[in-house]
Amino acid sequence: MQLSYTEENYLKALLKVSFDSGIEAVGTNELAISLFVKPATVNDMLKKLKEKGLVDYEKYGKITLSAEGKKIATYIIRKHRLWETFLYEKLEFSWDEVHDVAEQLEHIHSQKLVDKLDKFLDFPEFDPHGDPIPNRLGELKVQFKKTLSEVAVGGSCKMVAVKDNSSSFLQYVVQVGLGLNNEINVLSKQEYDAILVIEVNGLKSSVSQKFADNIFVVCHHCEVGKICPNTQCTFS
Amino acid sequence: MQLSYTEENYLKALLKVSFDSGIEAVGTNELAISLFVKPATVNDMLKKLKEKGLVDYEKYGKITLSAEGKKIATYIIRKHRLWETFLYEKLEFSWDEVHDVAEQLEHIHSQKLVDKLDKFLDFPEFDPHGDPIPNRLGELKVQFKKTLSEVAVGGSCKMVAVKDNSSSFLQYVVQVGLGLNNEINVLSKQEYDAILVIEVNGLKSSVSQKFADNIFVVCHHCEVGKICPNTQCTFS
DNA sequence: TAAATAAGTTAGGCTAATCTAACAAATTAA
DNA sequence: TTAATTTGTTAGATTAGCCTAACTTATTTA
Repeated sequence: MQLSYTEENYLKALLKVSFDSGIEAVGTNELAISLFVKPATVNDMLKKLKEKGLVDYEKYGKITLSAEGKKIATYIIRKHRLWETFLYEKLEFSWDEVHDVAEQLEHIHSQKLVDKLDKFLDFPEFDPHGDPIPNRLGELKVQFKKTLSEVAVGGSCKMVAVKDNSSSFLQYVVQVGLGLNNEINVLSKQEYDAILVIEVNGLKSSVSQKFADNIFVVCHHCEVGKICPNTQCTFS
Repeated sequence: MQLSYTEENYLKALLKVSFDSGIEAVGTNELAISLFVKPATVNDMLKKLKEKGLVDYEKYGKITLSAEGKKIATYIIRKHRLWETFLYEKLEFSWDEVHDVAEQLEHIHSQKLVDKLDKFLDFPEFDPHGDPIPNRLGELKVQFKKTLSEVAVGGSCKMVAVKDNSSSFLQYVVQVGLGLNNEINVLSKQEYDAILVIEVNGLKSSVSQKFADNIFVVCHHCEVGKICPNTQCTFS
């Protein structure tokens, strides 16, 4: 099925919104906000996508991706993350520059291109932001991660991904001396506004709750795709 | 100026048609055929492109690109040929597969991406079909080439490019044992239908006039960008 | 040079993706 | 449990890019 640029973006947004919220069913308004269009526009498109069997949706009900819709959305995510990896690894883009260009590249239609690119990059499992890259079959490595704001005071952890891919956030992360796989010690937390003092490579910084919500971390015992053996670990 | 996919294609087609015909001024019908749309559609778009100052055009007159239009069209050609080179050199696409994917990739908007890609490929001057790649300034290496059908019987030459980039033609070229920079001896030519017998690496083949029209060659004395010192050479 | 043919234009219509404004249903809160 | 608020839908309009059919201008040829 050859979808338009726009249709692909709706499917991708649906997957992204449900993933971010942790709830599979998505509302019209929510989707409209995510796509920077009006709810009426989403409504029109929903009819078309339902017609094509890509979403499950009844009037005034919640929206979910069909199996086929999810497969396509996952494939677009795969392309996006492969391109990000290419830009970062091969073309020396910085991690805050890759997202916008990948937003365009993800819509190139060529199965062969995707497979060849995957091979060229040596079948990477994670992109420059720490997000898992679905393989040819749509499977991806799951990490049992939590956000920095969930880490207890006095605890330490390792940053494995970022939630927000915007360049402004990523530049801020770099400014704090933080990068993928860096150790973070949580020194203190303000009761009133949840401001955290963290230490990275000996550098202390104060960061907001919002910042901490967008940093994904694992404890030192966690392993990718496995239940953590550390009984202290709150991941599951 | 941010142009749509379609507007970019019109500018590119304009440059291509005028280049292929050797005449700068292009007609509405000609352009319509090249873009696989109807003349009426071209007419609408021409008004828009004129409005934007990208073409020079008066009612019932011929169409030419403005300086700005030509600059943009050249930039799209640059992107197309860089991507073809990438696909061929880095991702192991065959030369008959690169064109269609590059048709999509040429519309990605990112100056940085183009410059980085150029550097990654070590600033190539020719693409996999032997066509020159415009540099950052829009300059390109000019070759004084002619077509295989212009070579005299008994003469020999070197293939430097193909005119037709379609996969069906390119597969045929490979089948005849021919590739870029191969030597060709023209053994005989049929008076009646201009069928040529050629020899490539010891392999003899009969090819049509149409085939020979789509193969670009140089004589052994020709050098890129220079007037050929061989007085027998008919290039100029 | 007048008729035939080719090339180019205009008018009006279609679809995809968007919008605004008005309305309807569902949810939340008083 | 009714009223207020939020969420979702419909109707009608707009723009880009395309079409067909009818027309006009330019060019070719008898």
